[in-house]
Amino acid sequence: MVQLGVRYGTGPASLAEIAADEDLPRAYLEQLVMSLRDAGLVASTRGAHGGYELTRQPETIRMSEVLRALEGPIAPMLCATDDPEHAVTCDRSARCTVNVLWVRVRDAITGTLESMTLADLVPPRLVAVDDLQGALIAP
Amino acid sequence: MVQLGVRYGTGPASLAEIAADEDLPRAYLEQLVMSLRDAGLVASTRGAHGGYELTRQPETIRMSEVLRALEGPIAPMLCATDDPEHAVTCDRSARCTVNVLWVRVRDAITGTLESMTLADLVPPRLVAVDDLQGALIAP
DNA sequence: ACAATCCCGACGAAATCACTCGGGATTGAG
DNA sequence: CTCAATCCCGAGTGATTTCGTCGGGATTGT
Repeated sequence: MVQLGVRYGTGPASLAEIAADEDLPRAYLEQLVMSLRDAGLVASTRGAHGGYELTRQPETIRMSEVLRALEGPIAPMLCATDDPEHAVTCDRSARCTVNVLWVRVRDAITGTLESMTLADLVPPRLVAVDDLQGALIAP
Repeated sequence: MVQLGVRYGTGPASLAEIAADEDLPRAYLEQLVMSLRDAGLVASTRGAHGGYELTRQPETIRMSEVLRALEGPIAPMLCATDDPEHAVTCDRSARCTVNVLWVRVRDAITGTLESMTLADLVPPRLVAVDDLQGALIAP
């Protein structure tokens, strides 16, 4: 979630906050964030005043990881999946010449997903503020 | 459909033949091929001995055209569609920074789809035979 | 005339998506 | 210690899409 990127470094953010900001139902976010946690992208702290945090800097989190965590292996068609585990040899595979097309499409998708990080999606405002603070405090 | 590419130049192919070759229900193919016809990619001849033919050489038919005909505008998410007609300004668009990601993904997809033609998907066997015949007959 | 073929609209089953519900487990604050 | 805030988690729902069926009509070569 982009919101977590925005909030990176400000301590755990509760689902209630995020739900308010994103205007999404809290219960739904729970499911999404659980996948992200299972994938090791976010960490949770329980109890009052708890919430979720990124486990790494936004710049190091590829969007491919996020998408894989949220939607499973990247595959435009199930006969052209990312993940050898879930490879499905479609019954027509022998004659099916279309597969190469899907594989190329998939590679194009994963390529651009790999080339973007969470940081690319957080609105630059807050980052600029961070920089400013650094500039003001340091000297 | 790739089968039509394979059969290009051999006169109209009936749905019954294609259905047999592809092992797909004929009634279903009807729907698909109707979209292709509406898009001008195939032409039909009715009556006994009729069927469908490509309207152009396989080499000149981009897979992007085929996919658009079959599945509508290319869009990984509806807020990042190909076709300005069906553009949907999602209600969160103001704050939604994710859109650029989808646009890039979409461009990657259309790019590879644009770069492949039907000819790239027809198995080379028959083409090779054609070449062979040409080579044998000519001298 | 008749059989092969396309034309076409309506229907249906299954999967997926976006989301809800309800109740537990953990933990900081008072 | 108690309590409220918070995460944890499985089960359920409604809309939409996808893949496919059905039935009957319109054309046309033989």
